[in-house]
Amino acid sequence: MPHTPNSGRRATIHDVARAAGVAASTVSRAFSHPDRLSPATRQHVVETAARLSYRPNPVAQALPGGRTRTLALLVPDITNPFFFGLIRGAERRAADAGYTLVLADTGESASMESTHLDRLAGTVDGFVLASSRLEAARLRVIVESCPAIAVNTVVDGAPCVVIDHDQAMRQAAEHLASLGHSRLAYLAGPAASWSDRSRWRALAAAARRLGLSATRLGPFPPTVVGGAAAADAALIASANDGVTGLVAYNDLLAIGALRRLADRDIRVPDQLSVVGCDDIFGADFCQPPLTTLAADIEQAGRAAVGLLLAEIDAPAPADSDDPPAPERVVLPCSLQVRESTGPAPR
Amino acid sequence: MPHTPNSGRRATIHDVARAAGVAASTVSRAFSHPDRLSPATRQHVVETAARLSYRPNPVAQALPGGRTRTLALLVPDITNPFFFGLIRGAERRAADAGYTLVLADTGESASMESTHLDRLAGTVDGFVLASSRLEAARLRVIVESCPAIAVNTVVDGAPCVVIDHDQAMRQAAEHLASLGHSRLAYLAGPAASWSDRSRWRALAAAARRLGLSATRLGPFPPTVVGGAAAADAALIASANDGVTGLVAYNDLLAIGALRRLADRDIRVPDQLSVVGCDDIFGADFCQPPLTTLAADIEQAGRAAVGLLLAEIDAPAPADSDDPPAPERVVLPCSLQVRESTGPAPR
DNA sequence: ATGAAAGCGCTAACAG
DNA sequence: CTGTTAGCGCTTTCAT
Repeated sequence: MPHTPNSGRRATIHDVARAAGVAASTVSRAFSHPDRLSPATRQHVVETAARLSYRPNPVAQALPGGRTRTLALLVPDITNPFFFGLIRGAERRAADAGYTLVLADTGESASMESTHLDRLAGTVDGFVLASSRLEAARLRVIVESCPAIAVNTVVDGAPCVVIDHDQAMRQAAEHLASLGHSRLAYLAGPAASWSDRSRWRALAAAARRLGLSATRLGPFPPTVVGGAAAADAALIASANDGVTGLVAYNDLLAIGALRRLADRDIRVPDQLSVVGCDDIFGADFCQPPLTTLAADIEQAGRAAVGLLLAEIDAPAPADSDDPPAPERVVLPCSLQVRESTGPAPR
Repeated sequence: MPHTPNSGRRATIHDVARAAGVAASTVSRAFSHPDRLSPATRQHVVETAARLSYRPNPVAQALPGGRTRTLALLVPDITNPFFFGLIRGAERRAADAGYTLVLADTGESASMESTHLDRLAGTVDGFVLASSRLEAARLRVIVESCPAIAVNTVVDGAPCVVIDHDQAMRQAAEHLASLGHSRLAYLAGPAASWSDRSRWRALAAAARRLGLSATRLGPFPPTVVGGAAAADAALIASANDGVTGLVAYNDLLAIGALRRLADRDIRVPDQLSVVGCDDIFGADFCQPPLTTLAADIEQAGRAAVGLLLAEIDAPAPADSDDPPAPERVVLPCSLQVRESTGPAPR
């Protein structure tokens, strides 16, 4: 006994069609192409649908067109407050466009990132890869084979959104230089991270221009506990090489270092100045409040989803005839001065 | 020209079937019911599939069975660090079971929560509703009409996971009483929140048993900025009624209050003691470090998804004949003593 | 402007 | 064991 209506299940397009005395395709059009229907029938269908509280089945809609209206956001560590804003911005932008956002935590590992990519490939229309731990070559392949936008990673020839580390690190270096610091150390984060390489390069360049020395310590896990080891390493560098200014890969590391320094009775900023990166939740109320590099990361999330939607809707660039310059969104980032930096000790 | 193979598109089950010289259903079985196939053909099919790098299309798989293997997690505020652990736990548990997790931010609003619920209803197999802002009646209807598990909200007759506020608040009250505090104030959070009502009720009861007074201030937005107003209200209560001990709805509020009190040169804990709730990121390094009520929220996320999966796989309780006692997971919660509490001023 | 019919890719009886 | 045959709910030509 097929087609038993009203049997508790959700109304389908056929139930509506029967109730309204029209064809299923007409019901379909009433929703997806309202203009191709006479106002009369359209209204009739819509009313009938409402009466049966009909809701199109998204899965069935996705099958013919191959579009699920779902996007995936991959982050290395959901627990890092840095990603909150990113997640929220991406989610909002996606929701505004009628898309659903799937969130995946890759646990700072390239292999877990690959696994998620594979698992979700058939389910989502595109990816936002935040701070990817994938190597550049692999990333390029992915970005070429499916709609994907990288955040905080530059991918040649593909749109992406990045934070302007050069600008930011220059500000940090100038700030420290103006306070009389001449020997800097960078507390490095994950080697696989583009941000880490980019920040270090930018800091080193800025330091050189200002005639400061800069050495690289680490890498350390980009977490609060990683900060303890980083602080100890910094203390050695301070004793041996006269380092007085620290710039950390991120705020988690900086906050962890601050705590370790306090535990070891090192006064910040009197003996050592420290600059963080990201301006995460907590950076303004740790002890002392952290001087850090701040960007509007929520906007990064919005921008990434925006680029992704554009790529999805764009007619795939069949010919290399008209290579539309891949958009690269560069977000400004600036120094937020608080109390973890001060005049260099003499 | 239908069925053109190898034309760039992903291989389908039919491509594999043709290449392997078997029926499509055999290919299907090779993956979903390997035991119903002769080892020989199974291996042959699997190899052919691998050669064509065939991957079953999850959308197509979902259509016949109506199962998408996707779950949704709704939270009032992604930005609240309290939810990090919840999100991560839920995501992990879901991934372990081969499910995908969709995250939605409801912006602390019941209507946005409803909207998301509607939008996702056809797409996911079930919901985890964290700290729902929906009213009890509406929540009950939802929980009855589709697989859904509430976290931090009790729903009569349905499984849910909650934190043991009674135990926690008793510990907080005893701690404060032992330090000589006799007048307490509760800094309330959102009125629509079950947690808020539950925490206040538990605190009031515990205070009564110990012979302390407890008054309720607020409600305040459960955010750091909300904490400023809360602190001011507390100051009035302190001056007028001799309140010396504060218990906040959550750590965000408590941290905000701490900052406001510092700005107004009120010494914590010398003049006022404050207890938070949740033990979020930052509670251990704010100034002074916050005494707070801590639960393993990541486990709450895992438990919620676990219950949800059980409900999804369970044969719907058609008859009320055998009403399986709905499981209620109650997570222990205990006081984490730090430096924001101390002896009552005399 | 509307209806009929052919799938989208996969699963699940039902035969053999 | 394996092939055949229907769909799952919706979209989309192609006719009319």
